[in-house]
Amino acid sequence: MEETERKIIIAAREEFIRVGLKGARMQDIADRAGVNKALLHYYFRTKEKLYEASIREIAETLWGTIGRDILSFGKVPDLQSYLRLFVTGYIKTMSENPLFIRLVIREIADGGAVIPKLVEKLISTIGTLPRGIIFAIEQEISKGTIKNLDPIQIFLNLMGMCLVTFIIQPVVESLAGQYDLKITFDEEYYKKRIDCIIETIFHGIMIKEPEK
Amino acid sequence: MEETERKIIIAAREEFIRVGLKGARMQDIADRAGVNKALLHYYFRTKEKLYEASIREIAETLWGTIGRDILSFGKVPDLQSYLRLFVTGYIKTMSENPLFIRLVIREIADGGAVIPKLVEKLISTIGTLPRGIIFAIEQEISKGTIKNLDPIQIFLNLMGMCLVTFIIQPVVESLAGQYDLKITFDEEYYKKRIDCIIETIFHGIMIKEPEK
DNA sequence: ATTATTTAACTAAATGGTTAAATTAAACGG
DNA sequence: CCGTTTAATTTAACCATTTAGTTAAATAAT
Repeated sequence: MEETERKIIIAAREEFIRVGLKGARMQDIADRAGVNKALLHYYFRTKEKLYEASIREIAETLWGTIGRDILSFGKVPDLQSYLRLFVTGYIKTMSENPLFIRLVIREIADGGAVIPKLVEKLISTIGTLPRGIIFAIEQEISKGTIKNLDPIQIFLNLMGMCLVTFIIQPVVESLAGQYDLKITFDEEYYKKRIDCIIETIFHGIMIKEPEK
Repeated sequence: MEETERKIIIAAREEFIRVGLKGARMQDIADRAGVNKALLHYYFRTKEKLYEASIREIAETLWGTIGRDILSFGKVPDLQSYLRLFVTGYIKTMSENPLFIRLVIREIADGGAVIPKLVEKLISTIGTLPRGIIFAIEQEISKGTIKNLDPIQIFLNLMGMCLVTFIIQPVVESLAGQYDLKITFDEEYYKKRIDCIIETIFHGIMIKEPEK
């Protein structure tokens, strides 16, 4: 049945996120799906096939949100709103699906055999966005409004500041007790984070003329 | 013998980096060390103990370089050199040990059970550095030379831009063929990267007064 | 009657860990 | 320098467990 297949994929997704491909047990996935183990093999012949299916699932959810946000914007905006759009979409999606990051970075750590699949999906949803951003940067450079920095480097900086928000989270949480760090990862925090990233990208931390 | 133990740890380190804790096979580690499997258990009772030992190994190498660079600097410099020191040390160490990042991020993905050990080692080598940076930032803020941003956020941005340099590398390499990206990860690239990070952190990408 | 699902037992392979005896190398005392 | 003791290392067989995947028959749902 269509619904059963879906239940399995969801359960698989959760398990794969939790413990990775190698760590996941078919039996556990079956249990979680409330279904028999034999059925897993009936629908998806092997563990790897099931994994790929759940990766596609994840990619869709993950890029879907950000993709919709961006497409709904319509015409190409100026660089500043462009970047804000990207950062907001990114942070929003990730914070709404706090576990996805695990799977993604685990994949990267494993050499990224599945990465092309993720990227392929990414291209097909937000496709032109990175190119668009880079193009917009190039234009601003030639207009002389921003510095002559490598657009790819700027894009890296942007990605990095977004990514680290979530990568560092497990570390921070695992250390929160010992070293007196008081960070709560709530909506307000993410809003502040978005603003700080945008501000840093455009103007850095220095004050040009002492304000007032 | 001392030397054999060392051979084992090196082999273990390589295997764990390559395929992670769960992925590694004791037999493979033994083979790689040119030693019998029984000997692995003779020196390090279990796989987990061997893993921990090799993690300590890694932490030492990883933080050692950056630690030395910073300690050799002596007295607390101004914020700008402070940050340059940090970024340079970080990028240099990571680029010299391009595989370490895999293990670190895999650990993070797994929930970071070993992270505290890594951090503990980190604290004992570069210990006061993050605190020092944050303190320096606070001072500059109260002096009015930099904006009133959360020092932790600034530190995150810094970390993020450094981290992403290496995290994204496997992805870029796995895509280099398909999408016409021409990036070579050589010394020159890393130098450029360091400058770009520092520049971004302090001044962002905007030009204040149109240059000339 | 056909399709979906369960049951439960089974296979085959992989793997961490153990063990006891044999072998080699190192240390040491005379 | 030799013989003895001690420690390091190998060999290879073995155990117990886990786990992906299979299978065939029974049962429920459509």
